Amino acid sequence: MSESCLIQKLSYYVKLNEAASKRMASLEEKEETYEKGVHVYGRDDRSNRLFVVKSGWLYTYTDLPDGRRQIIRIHHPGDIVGFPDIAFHQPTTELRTAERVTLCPFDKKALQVIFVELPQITALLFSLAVREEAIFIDLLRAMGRMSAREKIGYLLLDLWSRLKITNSAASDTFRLPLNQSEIGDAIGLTNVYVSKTMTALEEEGLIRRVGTTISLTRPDRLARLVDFTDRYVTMDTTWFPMTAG
Amino acid sequence: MSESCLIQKLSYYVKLNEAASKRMASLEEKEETYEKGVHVYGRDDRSNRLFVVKSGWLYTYTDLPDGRRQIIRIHHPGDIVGFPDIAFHQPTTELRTAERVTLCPFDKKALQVIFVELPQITALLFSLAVREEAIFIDLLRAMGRMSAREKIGYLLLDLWSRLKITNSAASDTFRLPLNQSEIGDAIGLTNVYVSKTMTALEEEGLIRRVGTTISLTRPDRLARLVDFTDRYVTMDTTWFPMTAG
DNA sequence: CGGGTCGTTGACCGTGATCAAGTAACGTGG
DNA sequence: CCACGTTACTTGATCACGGTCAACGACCCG
Repeated sequence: MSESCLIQKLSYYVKLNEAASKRMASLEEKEETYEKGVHVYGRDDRSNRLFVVKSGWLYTYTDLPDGRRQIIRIHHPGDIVGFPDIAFHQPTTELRTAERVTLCPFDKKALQVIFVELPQITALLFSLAVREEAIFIDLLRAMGRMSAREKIGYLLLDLWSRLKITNSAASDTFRLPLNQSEIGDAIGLTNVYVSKTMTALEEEGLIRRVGTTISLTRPDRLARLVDFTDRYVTMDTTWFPMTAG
Repeated sequence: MSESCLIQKLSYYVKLNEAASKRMASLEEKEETYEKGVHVYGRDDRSNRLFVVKSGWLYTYTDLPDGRRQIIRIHHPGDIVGFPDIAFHQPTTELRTAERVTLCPFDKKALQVIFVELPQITALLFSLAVREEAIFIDLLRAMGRMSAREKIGYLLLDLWSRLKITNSAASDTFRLPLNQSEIGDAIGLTNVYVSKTMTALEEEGLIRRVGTTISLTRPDRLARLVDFTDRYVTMDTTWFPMTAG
């Protein structure tokens, strides 16, 4: 039997004993699959579940009344989706697939069990949640104070450094299953200007594009350009409570 | 003896029994006071404490290498400052006072105690942390997709709805101890354009300014303009674990 | 072949940045 | 009490980054 998504994700950071693993596995629901470009959940739902992404890309976004759209976060396999919503009765954003996706949902109430029985997992989930916050801070900085060129560089570096963790093969090339409208919505540009800027970046030799894949030919130069900090490689787990048993 | 800052803050949301209160109080350190416009902590510090704001405004920010600045979040009395940093070994942002400020610090390690002994407080802190995330999402939307006029409207509404909670007197007027450069850095504009935009908003009759105080004369119209959702009034606490004892 | 999506390119335009000068308020020291 | 420096806000002239609109081509799939 294949391991639970969530356990797999968490044991990347801390060692789980068997009792904890069993308990965690019991909280997870049956996995669900969605096609490309479909709505998963949104502001109208009352469900309030969290999802672990098993495969595929998806993203959360919000619309303004007049149709302007802001993509908030792009989610990859291994990510936990939905933290920002658990403080409220309803989701605050829309969740949509960028391609075919498999998700492992679990109910918000499962956290209750974790908080009472598994302090170490609690600390880990807490850290994962606040790390997301730090990542939003970096994004905010890019959105507020960077040029189009820098914004695109930032987005690519962010995606790249996340994918590096799971695809440990340290390739500079990755698949980017987003169209230019989606890229623009993620960093506050129009699809037209995304096209122009990416073409310019390619002519400068900073990136290379082949179909839907992209290569960062000078990741170091790009990183210097946008003053990039990788938030994914390290996490401070030293203060976590020890496992009971 | 005056009550602990943290307990005061938390008991707004859940009822603490005496044992829990005592335990919490023991985690807090001695309060500290800082003058206007001074640095409290930043990326060079290793300390990694959290702060409850007792009085005064302050803000977290990051700089780009060339001097551009982004104010990330403005903190008011009652706020807990520092969540985004606890996942890392060092702070990710700089913390600076906007005026004279009193803070109640406590060490990140205190969370360990809470996670093990006080599941209900754990759930509450978790919710407060992820609510911050939701607020960043709203801000991101404003930064990415709104005009200068809308951005300023959004900022004012956000500040106003936060102040309404503690100053329960439902006044439309509040003190804004930030200069226009700081306002601009908070929403991605220059001080010059902040000036022009606020003058325009005033001429439209949406706001009124007297010295350092500001009045939202048409909060409803402003809220419609920016499609504003108040994230501060409600929080879902129904799923919290019951208090032990 | 036809329609749809997506990326590209060009012409034009507007929002907000930049630069600079001027004013008001305030504190400090002679 | 005035001279002076500092900080903050305002206003105007000019500029440029990125938006808007539109046309076109590549590709895919039916």
